[in-house]
Amino acid sequence: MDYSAIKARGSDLVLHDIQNFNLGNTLDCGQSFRWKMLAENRYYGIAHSRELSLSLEDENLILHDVTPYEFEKIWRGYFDLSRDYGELFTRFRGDNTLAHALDFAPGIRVLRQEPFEALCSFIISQNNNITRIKGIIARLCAAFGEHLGGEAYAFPTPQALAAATEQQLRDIGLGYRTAYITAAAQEVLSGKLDLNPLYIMPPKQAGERLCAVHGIGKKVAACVLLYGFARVDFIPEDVWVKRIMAQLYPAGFPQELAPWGGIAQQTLFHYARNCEGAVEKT
DNA sequence: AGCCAGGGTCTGC
DNA sequence: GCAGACCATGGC
Repeated sequence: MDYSAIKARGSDLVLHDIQNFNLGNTLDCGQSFRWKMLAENRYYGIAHSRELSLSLEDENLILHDVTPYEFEKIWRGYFDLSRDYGELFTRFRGDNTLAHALDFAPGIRVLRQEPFEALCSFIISQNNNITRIKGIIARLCAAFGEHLGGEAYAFPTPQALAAATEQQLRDIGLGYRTAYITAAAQEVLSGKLDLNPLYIMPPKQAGERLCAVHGIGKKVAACVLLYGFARVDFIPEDVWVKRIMAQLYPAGFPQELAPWGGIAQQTLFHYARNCEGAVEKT
């Protein structure tokens, strides 16, 4: 386990001596689009229809206004806290490139997001940039998500998105992805696309099932399986990961790390995008 | 101003 | 199977 003890402190929960968890790198590395930095090492976001603000003080991770029940029910899983990242990062460091990447961007965990949110988010992500993706998703939630109080909205349900008109979705800025979102929401709502089996379906079959959805190709399918279903052996190959593979792994990605390729990819993606000279943009 | 963005579809070879 | 046009939009 990566943390020694969970204690209540007033209405907060404190995870003492948390290791291998860099809040900023994890919440702002292109895997989730719903988190905002309030200050250094202090973030606010929404997942599973719950608001959460959390902060890192010294070696302690503090979840504000969270009950132990909610922690066990939602956040332990969401932040993948039951996985031993210490052991995993040690394993990664056996690879020279990953050792450099981890030095540059330590503590990136792969979040376990809700399947339908991941499905929609990464349809929206295609041929798009992260800043604009965040804006579109924020507007989508405000327009169609459950109101949680204040300016907080849950990610919309399949019902809500399937019922949205084309013009409403276009006004949000979805552009040509409008039809893709509508189709995906309708498929999930009708049961034509059953998400639950994707947790356990064989890899090839799971990828093919998602690729059968209009607007989903191999890259988006891998993102949905990795971020929405914790299928950490999937490596989404966008332009950055293609550069990484071509330039840093000409002989192929290490076979022994393949079972955690999706987690390794997240560190490498952040490294390639943010470390000057890590990869060439040609 | 023009290129690019965590791509996919469709058409034509 | 692969190449290229095309897709909406706005960040930078």
